[in-house]
Amino acid sequence: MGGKDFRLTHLDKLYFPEPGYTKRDLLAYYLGVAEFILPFLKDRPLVLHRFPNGAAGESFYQKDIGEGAPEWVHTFVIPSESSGRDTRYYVCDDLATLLHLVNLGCIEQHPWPSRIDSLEKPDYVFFDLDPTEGYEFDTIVAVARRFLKELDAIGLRAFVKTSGSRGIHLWLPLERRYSYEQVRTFAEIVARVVHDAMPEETTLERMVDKRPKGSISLDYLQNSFGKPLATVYTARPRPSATVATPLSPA
DNA sequence: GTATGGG
DNA sequence: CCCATACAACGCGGT
DNA sequence: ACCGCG
Repeated sequence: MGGKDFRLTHLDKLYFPEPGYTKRDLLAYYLGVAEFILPFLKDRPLVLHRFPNGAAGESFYQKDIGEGAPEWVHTFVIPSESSGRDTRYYVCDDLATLLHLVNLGCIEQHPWPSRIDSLEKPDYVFFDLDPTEGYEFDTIVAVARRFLKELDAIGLRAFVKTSGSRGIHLWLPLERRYSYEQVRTFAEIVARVVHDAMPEETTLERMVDKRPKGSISLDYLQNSFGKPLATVYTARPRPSATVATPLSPA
C-alpha cells in the first residue's frame, strides 16, 4: 500500500458479538467507506478511542501515537496545556493509516473540528443532541428541526447526521475566523434559543442525574480546543454496530 | 494491541 | 512458552 | 483544587 507496511492482526476476533462481526468485518467496512470518511479526517488531529477486545470490552482514549507506530504515519505535535508535554497526534490522511488505526482497535474516529494549519480556529461548530433515558426519537427530530429553523432564520444552513448512538449531531461549516471560545459562545446562544422555545423537550443541565427524564440534552461545551467529535461514517461501539450517518434534512 | 519480564 | 502486568486523555465549568 | 462530564 504505497510502501506503507503494517500488519493486520487478530482478524477473527469478535468485535460485535451480537451481529457476529469480527475485526475483519470492521476493516472491510472502513475499506468500503474510506473514500467518504477520509476527507473528514484529513489534516485534523485525531483522538483514538480504542477497544482492543471489541465494542463490549474495556476501552481507553489515546492521543499520543506512543511507541511502535509505523514510521510513515503522519503526525502533528501539539503541546498539552495541562501536562506540559508534547503530544504527537495521528493525522489520518490515507487508507493505510485508517486501516492501521482500526487494527489498533480504534472503532471510532474522532477528529478535531480544526485543522493543523489553523488549530485555534475551528472550521465548524456543532450541536450534540443527546437524549436522556426514556426519550422518544420523535422528540429528537423535533428538536433538530427547531435548530435548523432557528439557524435558517439567521441565514445559516446546518448539516445533520445521526451520532450512531442515540442522538443527532448538527454541524455548521465556518470560515476559520473565530476562536474556540467564540464558537462555543455562539453554540451556547443558539442552544439557549432552542431551549427557550422547547423548554420541556430540552435541557441545558450538565449533571446527568439532574436532566429531566425524556429530555434532550443540548451539549454545546464540546466546542472546545482539543475536543473532538465522532465523524460521519464512523462506527460506534454499540452492541448492534451502528454507524454515524449523514441525513438529508428534507 | 503490544511490549516486557517472571515463572 | 505462557501468563500477568503496564500502558495508552484532557478541557471546561461548577462547587 | 477537585470533580463530573463527554
